[in-house]
Amino acid sequence: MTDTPAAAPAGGPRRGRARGSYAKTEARRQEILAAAFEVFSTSGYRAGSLKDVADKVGLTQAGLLHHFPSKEALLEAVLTLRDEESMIRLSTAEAKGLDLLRGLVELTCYNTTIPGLVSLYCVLSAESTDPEHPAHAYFQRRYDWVRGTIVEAFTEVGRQGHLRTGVAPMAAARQLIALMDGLQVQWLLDNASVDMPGEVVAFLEAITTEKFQPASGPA
Amino acid sequence: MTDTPAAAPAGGPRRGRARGSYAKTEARRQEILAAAFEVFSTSGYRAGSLKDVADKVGLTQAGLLHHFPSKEALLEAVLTLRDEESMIRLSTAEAKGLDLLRGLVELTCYNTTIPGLVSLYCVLSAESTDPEHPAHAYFQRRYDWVRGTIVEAFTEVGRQGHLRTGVAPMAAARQLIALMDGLQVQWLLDNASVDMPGEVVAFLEAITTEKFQPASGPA
DNA sequence: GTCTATATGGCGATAGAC
DNA sequence: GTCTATCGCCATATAGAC
Repeated sequence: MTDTPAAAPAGGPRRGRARGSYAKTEARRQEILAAAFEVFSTSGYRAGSLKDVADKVGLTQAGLLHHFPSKEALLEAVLTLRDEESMIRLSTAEAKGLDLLRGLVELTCYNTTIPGLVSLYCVLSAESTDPEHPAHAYFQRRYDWVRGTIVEAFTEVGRQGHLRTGVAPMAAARQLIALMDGLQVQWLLDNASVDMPGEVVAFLEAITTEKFQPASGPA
Repeated sequence: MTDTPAAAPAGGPRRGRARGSYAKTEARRQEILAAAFEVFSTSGYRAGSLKDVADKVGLTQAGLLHHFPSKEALLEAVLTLRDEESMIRLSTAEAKGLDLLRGLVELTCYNTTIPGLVSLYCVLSAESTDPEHPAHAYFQRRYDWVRGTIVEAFTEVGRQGHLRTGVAPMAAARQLIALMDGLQVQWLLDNASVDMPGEVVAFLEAITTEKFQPASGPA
């Protein structure tokens, strides 16, 4: 880790001596992360193997371990990467209250296009329920953060009088998260027959006094 | 399978020559099923090993395979057994409509006392999302059956005018199942801070006009 | 940076003794 | 009914050549 560049030259070659080897290594890392993501998504962490990942990028298993010191380190890198991407999607948008909830509906729509990512989190979050699992702490932290964010949103919605009477922000947050998680399992088992965004919208409209139809309807 | 008795002499020895070996074998099978249940619960099917199971009952791995021909057969036996037990708990009670929904609240309370079983279904349902998983068809069938049962209940509740306006039985069923599934993950990650029955009750009271407090409140 | 080779160990399953 | 022994395979990780 000591002398690897923090990021690839994303905006284009840095002009001058581009030190091609660095860029190539970083590109390789990205390839590996993408492959690992796919493998962990469909098989989970424990059942997914380094060889599966290596094969996908045309490396041997030993060659792969040159880029990541261990399987566990690879998992951590995958989780960190997807987290950064999703934080950019959701939280950096600085959405609050109703806007954040609408953002969640959009996120659900988006999830519909990436079964791999949905699968990754379904399988890993269930697997990591075991305190011995390498991602256990990660998921505890993640759920805390997500719940906190959504509790804030519901609290704000309540302050503006858009929450139906008797609905507690904390309970609403837990239920919304559970609903989204649970829908994913049903959806992964049978994509065609489950309208995830539709169900989330229905739930939100049941506990608030607002409308949540996504911009482009289910047409 | 050809000459194994269908069931153990549950009510007591059958009087006369009890053919002790049969009873002993059947008892062994039950022990094995209980152990397999524990192992699959915490590690999932793919990561849980026959040796783990064998160790728990003081057998070698080979000895275990005398009772079940393969790992897959063992999984199937575990699932079938738990299914029979849960059908007895829920459906044999002939509950309909509101009673069935109240039964689900009770079931959630009960689940709170058996993290092992909850873990089994969380991990396996996520794992089995992969079409190649040996339990894939099982879970598709299971969700179909559960959903059908709950849709019926909500339909009946609607007929009696206890469903809030705008709530569709099908959507309500999907959401309720998703909620229950999703809550389990949060609960398994941090038992203490999640009141599963409370959240289920809150949801049911949000979409119906009935009260659902379980008999013995959360006092 | 990637390879081959290897160490080390777990897996599910089978054969056959007792 | 349970064991030991073994097969064949796959796993993660390391050593060292190129």
